[in-house]
Amino acid sequence: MKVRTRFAPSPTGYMHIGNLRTALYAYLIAKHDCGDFLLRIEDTDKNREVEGALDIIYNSLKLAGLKHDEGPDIGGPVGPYVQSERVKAGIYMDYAKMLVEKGEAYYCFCDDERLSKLKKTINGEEISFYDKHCLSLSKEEIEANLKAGKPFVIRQNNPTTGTTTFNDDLYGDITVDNSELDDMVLIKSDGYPTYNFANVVDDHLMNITHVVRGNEYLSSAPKYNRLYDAFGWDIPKYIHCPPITDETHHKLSKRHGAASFEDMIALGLLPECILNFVALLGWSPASNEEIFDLNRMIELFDYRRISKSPAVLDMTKLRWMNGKYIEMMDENRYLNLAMPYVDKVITKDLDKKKIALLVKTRIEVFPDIPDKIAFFNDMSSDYDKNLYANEKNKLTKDESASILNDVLNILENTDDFSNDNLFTILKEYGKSRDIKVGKLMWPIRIALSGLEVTPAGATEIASIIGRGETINRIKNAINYIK
RNA sequence: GGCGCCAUGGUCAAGCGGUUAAGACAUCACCCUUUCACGGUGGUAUCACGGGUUCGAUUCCCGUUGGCGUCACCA
Repeated sequence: MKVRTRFAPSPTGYMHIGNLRTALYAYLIAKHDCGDFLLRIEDTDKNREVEGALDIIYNSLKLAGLKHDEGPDIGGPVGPYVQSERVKAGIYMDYAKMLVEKGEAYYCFCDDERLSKLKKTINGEEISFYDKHCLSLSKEEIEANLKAGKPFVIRQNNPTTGTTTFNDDLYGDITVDNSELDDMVLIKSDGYPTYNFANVVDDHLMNITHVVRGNEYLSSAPKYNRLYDAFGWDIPKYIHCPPITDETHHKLSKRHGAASFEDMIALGLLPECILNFVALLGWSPASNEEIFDLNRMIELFDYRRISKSPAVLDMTKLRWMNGKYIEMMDENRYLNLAMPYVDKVITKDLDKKKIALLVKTRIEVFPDIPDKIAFFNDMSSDYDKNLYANEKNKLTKDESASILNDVLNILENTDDFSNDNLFTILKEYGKSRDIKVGKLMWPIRIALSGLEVTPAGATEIASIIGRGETINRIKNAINYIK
């Protein structure tokens, strides 16, 4: 049988990073076996609908490179792929009624007031368990209620004794007492199905072979099995994924700053890097590889190696990996992505390409660029004077001043401001005064940048900013040190 | 609170009865060096606890503890 998986997001206007990973895993499972990956939109909650949410889903998948084989936008043999459209087709109601006829489900007319009496509060959490009140309604009563237009829901009729076992490919068999199984709502009073019901019906109708979803559904999974059994359908393979958490081991939330794919993109992280990184949160390949593209992931992916315990999202490592991606990036693409950031701070007529390339191996994300290179354009006139004293080079401020004076003289007598020439003549000067290159260059670099850390050496900077500016900055420095 | 799941360094993790318990990020030291970075070398740091089973447990079983999830006409 052909492997078929699906990604079934709700249009919430937000691509949570855990969802993205779920989509990725579903995609990889399908593609590893040359199967189909479908997109289904679960918009059964009219209250939660968000405008533009669909576009975010499409854009995110596109950005991530996860191409679906069937879906609302491209169609397919088992459509429609949007649940609200399937509601209109009457699909869920028909199936729910089949269950009612079999005695596996029943109409419930309980109102909010009665329902709220069933609730109790434990540790500040509201907990409710339906008491099967409407199960005992007679056929006549039900008919009368229906005829009177009384609002109703359809509930699953679960047994109260015995046990139910379901199997997850990762977690193995999980058995629960049937007394734990609440009679969950299948069809809501507005006629829409609940997630729980729509999922089972659609996964079956769409021939899904592997259901990939978050761990939070583990508890309700036994109830799904009963639904499949009630219909007499084959139960698909379940693959429940462990959660991704923040450093406090809680679910990633909006306030974390990087809980969604969009957040991370906004931070300057590359989509392919995010995908790579997120794949490794809860899964590892049999090989020791760590950096790979989507195609390689498809080859390597074995869902049986997905871990069962939660993973903390480590921003530091994500950024490191992004830096690796930038480092490996071909020059043209790099320049295209980097230039907008270079343009932000370089307004003078400088070799921007050269400047951009200087930081290619020194940034983790593109937004790092401006801070690193702004000094080429303008340097602060108010930097830390103590930089002119450097312990490691055994350099004092006085020595710096003296070096700078000599250097100024040398530079004023040179026209060739190429990096090579500058380095050669300054090195010679150093030799004559018995100063090591590192020590000699230190004050020059400070004078030209005002920074302890720069993306280039002293002569490189000088060659980029040019003769006039170099001499200027050194003059300023000499005055500044005093 | 009931039920369920999980448990290897600070983080991601390999391991699937016998290992000097991989690797990566972070961290520290040193080397290299036209600063920083990169790179190189090395170091610190992990099997939650208690019982079993076994000749032998990180690995299997039970319990404890801890964390998480779930208990909606949300998904």
